[in-house]
Amino acid sequence: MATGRTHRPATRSRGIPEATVARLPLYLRALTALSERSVPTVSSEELAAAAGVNSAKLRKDFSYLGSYGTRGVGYDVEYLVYQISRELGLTQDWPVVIVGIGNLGAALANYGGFASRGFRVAALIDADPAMAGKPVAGIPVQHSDDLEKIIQDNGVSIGVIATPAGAAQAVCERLVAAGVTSILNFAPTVLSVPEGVDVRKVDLSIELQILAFHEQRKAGEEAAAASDGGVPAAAVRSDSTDQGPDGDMPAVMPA
Amino acid sequence: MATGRTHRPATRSRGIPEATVARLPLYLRALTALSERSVPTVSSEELAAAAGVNSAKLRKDFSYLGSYGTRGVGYDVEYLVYQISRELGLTQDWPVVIVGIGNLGAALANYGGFASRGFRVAALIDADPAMAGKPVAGIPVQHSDDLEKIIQDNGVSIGVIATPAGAAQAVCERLVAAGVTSILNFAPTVLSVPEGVDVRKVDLSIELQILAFHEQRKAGEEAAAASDGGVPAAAVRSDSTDQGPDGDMPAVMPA
DNA sequence: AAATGTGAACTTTTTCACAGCT
DNA sequence: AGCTGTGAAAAAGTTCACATTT
Repeated sequence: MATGRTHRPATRSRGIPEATVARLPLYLRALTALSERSVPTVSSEELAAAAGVNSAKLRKDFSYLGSYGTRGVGYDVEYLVYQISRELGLTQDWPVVIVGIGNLGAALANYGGFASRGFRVAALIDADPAMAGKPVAGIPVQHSDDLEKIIQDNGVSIGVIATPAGAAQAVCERLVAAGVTSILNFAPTVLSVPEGVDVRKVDLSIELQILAFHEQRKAGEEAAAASDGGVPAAAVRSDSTDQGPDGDMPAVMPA
Repeated sequence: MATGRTHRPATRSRGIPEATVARLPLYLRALTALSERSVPTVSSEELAAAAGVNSAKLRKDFSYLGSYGTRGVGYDVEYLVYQISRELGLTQDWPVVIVGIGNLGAALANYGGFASRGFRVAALIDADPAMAGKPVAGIPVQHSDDLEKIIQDNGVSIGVIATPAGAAQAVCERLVAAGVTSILNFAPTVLSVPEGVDVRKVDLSIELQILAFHEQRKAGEEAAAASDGGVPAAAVRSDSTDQGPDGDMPAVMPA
């Protein structure tokens, strides 16, 4: 694929920093878009803009992969797509199972970007017997009784949990026992897993709460000058949030 | 504690670190569970375990909020729930709109944890005229022509984008123009927004790619000697995976 | 002239370890 | 005796700025 070969990456020794790994998919997406438009090369500046990061960071990130750019020119798009894909392990096909085919599970099963980049939905699993056999996104739902067999038959190592919170830990344990070593958890609960198993969590409600925090802070900033007897406005800066209700606690606390 | 009249916490001045803010919802969830079981107090050790972090980190995090614990005892569950809720701005009710009522949008609308903690789905918006009026999760879908009016009438400042990638930027711009200042983006695209607008991104495919990276690394560890065509394998990474309690994942912070 | 790759400086986050309350 | 709260140390991540290469 692409470029003919450069000499070896020299020193890639130490592992790639986690923060960098987390950004590689971002770069890959931007590069894929460029590739589709047949753009042959791109500078760190342009690519960084497309990915929403700054160019120094991008160059530093790429430096952990090797020297894949050309000074004075930029990066060969196709070549970089390949290198990042390989680094992320996307040159192979990962069979994935989704457990819990409710609203969310169905949405995930239908999610296009899924299949497009290295992932294949190998099976949909649900505990509801009524769901069994029903096709979702063209794939028949299977009953969770067969979970272990499904995992093993398909050589699945990545599982997606989209069950209610109450079922998540049990599902997790069965997945792990059956051989899954990476889990993407959409259930709003902390999973405990044995050493060697990776878990990533996706949690709508947490994201909203983080937004609310910042939203609140914005609101407090404008109103900063209003009222508030007592504390001098000396350094009201970002401090605004805690000032208000602090003086006298609502009766919420028990004791 | 709870002193009637504390002299100001002295130095809480500086803003709360972003990494800490991102963990507060986690603590809050664990605390809420304890509260439901009527557990009166909890130690940093116990709470940290429930939240999946280590206790030093938790204590440091709480220290940014103030001194809400009791030495030798631990933290009063109800009191902490209140303090964290207040800090996150969850003592008020945030009206939210969801734009793009496909599979994912519907899943989000049906998501229970939504309403439970400070958020209220004020409206569902979709560009498909055929959807208009159809109830999803008990809420009638409205057409996107009325987006601006809906935002303004409901005083919405937080918007959730669950449209296809191609529509996301345009929707984003309309939301912002109408007054939204925080956006949770599920579309696999980088949104550009004016200063002062917060965007958080939730991206399934990115999460999976990060898992694939680690999965690949695990596999490579055992079979250390496979050659891949094209690019010579200089130093096969032997770097064993990070360990630690539970990676958080910052950034992606997801759904 | 243009743009990468990278030491070095700086910032943020995590972890340690223990003094100080209850 | 137990557990918080926090300085100080360590680690991770980001940004700067420029020598180097094409």
